Amino acid sequence: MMVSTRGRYALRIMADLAEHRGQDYVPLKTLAQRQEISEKYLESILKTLVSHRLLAGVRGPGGGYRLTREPEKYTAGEILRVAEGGLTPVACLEDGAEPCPRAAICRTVGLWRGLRDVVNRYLDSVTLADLIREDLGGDDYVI
Amino acid sequence: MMVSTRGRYALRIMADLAEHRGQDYVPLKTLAQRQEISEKYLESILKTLVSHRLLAGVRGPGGGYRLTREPEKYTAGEILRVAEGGLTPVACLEDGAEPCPRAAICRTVGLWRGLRDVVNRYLDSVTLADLIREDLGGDDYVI
DNA sequence: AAATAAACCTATTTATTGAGTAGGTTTATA
DNA sequence: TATAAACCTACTCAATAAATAGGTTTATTT
Repeated sequence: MMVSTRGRYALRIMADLAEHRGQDYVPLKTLAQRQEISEKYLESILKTLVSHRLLAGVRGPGGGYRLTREPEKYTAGEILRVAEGGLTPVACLEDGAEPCPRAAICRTVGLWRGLRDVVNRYLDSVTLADLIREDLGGDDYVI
Repeated sequence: MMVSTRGRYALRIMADLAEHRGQDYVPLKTLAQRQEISEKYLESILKTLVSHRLLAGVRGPGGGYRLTREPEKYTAGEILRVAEGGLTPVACLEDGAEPCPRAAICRTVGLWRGLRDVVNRYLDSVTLADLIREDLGGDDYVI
């Protein structure tokens, strides 16, 4: 499995905030309850989202979290890259990775680049607005 | 990161065997040396590939491993699914997964289905023959 | 000013899975 | 009969994911 709870929770929270817009700042407690995620764990995820400016956090009574842009302006790819710390399929493609000694003879690195590109292209084609509209899928998307 | 060493090693071994075809059975020892992988660990991976008939293994002197088909007849997707035990991005899409209680209200499951399909479609579009030809990439595939 | 509600911060623990080892058994060839 | 190989079961170690704990700061309300 390749997407961890950090990424999945982050996406759910962002979608939740997109759905409940207008009610300005939503406190951690409310988000944790609505999404059934432990407050403390969620807190550490939200911290990352705030530090990357995907969310704004405000302290004190009446405070909480809020989107910093319109839902159409976020892509799933951006949110996941922030929450997961990257989306590369293999270590040798992470940026800042020390060059692989087998790079010259490696028959598979091209495949990994292709996979990385396909994944990012797809995830960047879906916005937060699409998610809460929830008409994704096409093809074999049944239910 | 989402592809483990089992998948990566499996793919490298399959590509190795495709490149060294004709010299029929190649022993574990040789493969491990050529690919710089521990014999014991590789053994456990090859066992999986044999049990799924991607490779044929023959014991005794002169034995070893061999492809069971022409390289064009394997896709990277098939090899990775066997080696990794699946390629689904999230647990709730694995087959045999117990139904998620949030499924009805989940805003993200559609995205995961889409991602799963995109990944499998891409990986199934690349054959072992493509890998050893190594003209993958296109786009931003520079070295 | 005091009480309170909230985010923010650092560190630690626990659980899970990935990665790798160890040692023996069976099969086939020379 | 010796040997080269795959096959098999079980175990250990390491890394990372997941979660927890407890405190500090900031802003609002009374």
